[in-house]
Amino acid sequence: MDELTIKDVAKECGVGISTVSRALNNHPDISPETKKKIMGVIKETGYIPNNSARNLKRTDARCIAVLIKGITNPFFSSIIQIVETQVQKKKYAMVIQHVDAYENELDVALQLVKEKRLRGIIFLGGAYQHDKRKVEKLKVPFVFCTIGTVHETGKKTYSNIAVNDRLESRRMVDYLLDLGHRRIAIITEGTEAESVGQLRLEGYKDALAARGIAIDERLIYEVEDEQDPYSMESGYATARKLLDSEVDFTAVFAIADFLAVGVCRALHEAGKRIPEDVSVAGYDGITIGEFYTPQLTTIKQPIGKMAEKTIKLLFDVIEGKSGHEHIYFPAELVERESTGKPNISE
Amino acid sequence: MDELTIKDVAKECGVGISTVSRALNNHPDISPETKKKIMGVIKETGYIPNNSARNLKRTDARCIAVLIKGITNPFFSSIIQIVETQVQKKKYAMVIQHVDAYENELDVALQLVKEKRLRGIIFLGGAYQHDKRKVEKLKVPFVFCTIGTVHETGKKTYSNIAVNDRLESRRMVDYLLDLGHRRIAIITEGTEAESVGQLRLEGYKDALAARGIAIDERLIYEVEDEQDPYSMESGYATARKLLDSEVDFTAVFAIADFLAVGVCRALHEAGKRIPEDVSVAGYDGITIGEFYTPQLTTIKQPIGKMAEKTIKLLFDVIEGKSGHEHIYFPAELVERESTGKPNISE
DNA sequence: TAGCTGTCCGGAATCGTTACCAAGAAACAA
DNA sequence: TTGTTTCTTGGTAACGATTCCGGACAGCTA
Repeated sequence: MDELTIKDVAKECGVGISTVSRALNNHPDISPETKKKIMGVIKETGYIPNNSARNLKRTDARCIAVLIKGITNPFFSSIIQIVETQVQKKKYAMVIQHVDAYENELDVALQLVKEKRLRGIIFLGGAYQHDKRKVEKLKVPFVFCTIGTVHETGKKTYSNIAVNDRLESRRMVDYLLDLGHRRIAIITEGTEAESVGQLRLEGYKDALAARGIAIDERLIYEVEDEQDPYSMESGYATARKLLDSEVDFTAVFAIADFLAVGVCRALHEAGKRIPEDVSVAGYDGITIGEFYTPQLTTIKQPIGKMAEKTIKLLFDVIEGKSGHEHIYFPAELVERESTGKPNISE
Repeated sequence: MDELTIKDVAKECGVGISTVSRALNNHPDISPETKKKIMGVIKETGYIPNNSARNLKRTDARCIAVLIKGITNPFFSSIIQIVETQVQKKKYAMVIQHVDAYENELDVALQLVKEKRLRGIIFLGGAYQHDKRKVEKLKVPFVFCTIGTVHETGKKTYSNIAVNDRLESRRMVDYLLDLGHRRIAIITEGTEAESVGQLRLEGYKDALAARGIAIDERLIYEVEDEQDPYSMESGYATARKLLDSEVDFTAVFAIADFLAVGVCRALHEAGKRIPEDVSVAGYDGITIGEFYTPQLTTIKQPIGKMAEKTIKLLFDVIEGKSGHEHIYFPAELVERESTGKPNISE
C-alpha cells in the first residue's frame, strides 16, 4: 500500500502491466473498452507513474528545459510565459530549472540531460564565456537568450538571441550627446570582457570617441554590489558616490533600469531635479520605467519578439528544419521624462 | 560510446560495478586506493551518474523542493536565497519547481515526490484552498510560506508561515483614519473566500466598522487583470476607473505595493499631488516602495524572518524535533512620503 | 476446413543504478 | 595450525516503468 505502482493497477484491473502501460502512453494496440476501464481505475486510485522509471527506458520524450540564471531578472517571467504557450502548442512538456549564481549553467544542463530525455534547452541569462568542451558534450540543441554577445566561428553549434549591446548603448549615448550633454556619467557592471556591462561601456566609449570627446575616467562607475548588481540599492549607492565625488556631470547613463531608479532616488534626495538639473537614462525597458516618476528614458529590448524567436528557432532545429543562428534584435530608444537638454546656466 | 554508464567505468577500472557505486556514494567499505583510482577515471571520462536510475533505487536522498507559484512575486528570490544557504548548511540538495498559474501546486508536488525522493517541500505563493485528500496523500512534511490564512483544525498535518492579513490591513486603514481620512478607496484582488485579497478587504471593513463609518461600495475596487493581478498595470487601470467614477476620496489603499505604484502613476497623470491631494498606501514592503517617488507608506512583511522560520521549521519536522505549526508574523507599518493628512479645503 | 491476416494482450527482457549477500584475503588470537 | 574477525570486493536481485516478441482469438478468403 505504500506506493502505488503500475503492477497494482494491473492487478486491480485484472490485466497485464504492459496493457496498463499501453493505456498510459496512447498506444494503438489496445481496445477502447480496456483502455477506458484502466483509465477509470487510474483516476480512482490516484496512481501517478514514476517518472524516474519512465525516463530510464523511454526514447521519445517530448520535453525541453529552460535554465534560468538569476531569478531576479524581471524579463524572465514574460519570456517563460511566451515560451510556454508555444511549447504547449507543440504538445511538449517543459521543465524550468533554476541555476544558482555560483553554478555553471552548462554543468547543470549536462546533469539535466542525463536525468530527463530532453530534446532542447533554452538558457536565460548567465555566462558569456562558454567552455568549448562542455558545449560539445551537450548533444541537445540549445539556444541562449538575452545573454549578450557570443562569438562562435565556423559552423554554429548553438543559437544565440540577443540585442547588440554595444550598438544600442552607443545609440543612447549619442542621443544624450545630441541633447547637448557633454559630461555624461556611466554606471556599469562587470569587468569581464564580453560581459553585458563591458559591452555597454564600449558603446559609451564609441559614442564619445566618434565626437572626439575625451573619456573622463572619473565619470565611469562600477557597481560594487556583487550579490545583486542590477538592483536599485546598488544604483543608489553608486550614485551617492558620484555625487560625493563632486565631479561635474549633466547626465547619468545607468546600464540597467533598476540601477537608474536607484540613481533617480539618490539625485532626488540630493535636491537635484530630473531632467532639469540632471538627465537619467536607463537600459532594458522594464515596466517600472513606465510607471516611475519621472518616467525613464531607456533602451527597450523587444523581449516578446526575442522570446518568440527563441522558441521558434529551437523547434526548427529540433525538427531539422534549420540550423543554428546567432541573431541580434534591434532595440528601441524610448524617450520619456527623465532626459532633457542640459541646463545651460549650470 | 553513446552514453557512459557505471558499467563502462567499472570495466575501465577493472573493478565491479558495485565498487564504483561505493566510490560514488562515499561508502565506508572501500579502500582508499581503489576509490582514488575510480574517481580519477570518472573525472577523466566525464561520467555523470544517471539520476533517474539512482532515484529508482535510492532510499536516503537528502533533498527538499521549493514550489513557486507566480514567478513574478518579488519576494521569492530573497526567500529562496535565505532558504538555500540553510539547505546547504545541512548538506541537503534543493530543487526549485515552477508551478504554472493554471496548475494545482499540490498535484505538482505529488508528481515531484514520485520523481525524486524528497524529504520536505516548501510552497511559495499559491492557493489558500487545500484539497484535504491531496494533502493527506502527500506524505512528505511541507510548509506553506506567505500564503495567507490557512485553517486546519485538530492535529496539524503541515505548517504555515504568514502574516495576519486581516489584522495588518486593518492597521493600515486605522492609520489612515487616524490621519483624518474618511473616504478611503481600496483596490483589492480575488473574490474567493480566504484569499489574500478578501482578507485584506475584511481588515478594511473591520477598521471602518469599528468607527461606525458606513461602507461605501463605490470605493471598493477589484482589479480585473487575471493574468497578472498584482501588477502596476492593473493598479493603473483600476485607479483610472476610480478617477473616472468621480466619487470623492482622499486616500487609496492598494493591497499590494505594485498596485500602489500604478495608482500613483494614474493620480500623477490626473494632476493630483501625493500626498497633498490624495494619500496612497500599499502593502508588502518591497524594494520599489523605498525608491519610488514619493516613497510608499506600506505594511512591511518581515520576509527575511519568515523565510528563516520556514526553513528551520521544515528541518525540525524532518528531523522529528517538532510538529507542524501555523505561525503568524507581525508586520510593520512603515510611514513614508505617500500618505499625509487629508487636505481640509477639499 | 485450412490458411491467412489483423487485433489485442501477457510475459520477459531491459534501462542504469543501489542494496544486500556471500566470498576471498588478510590479520589476529588461541 | 586453525578459527574468528575485519576489510574489501563482485555478483545479483531489486526499483518501476517501456518495449519487443510471440500467442490467442476472431474474422475473412479460398
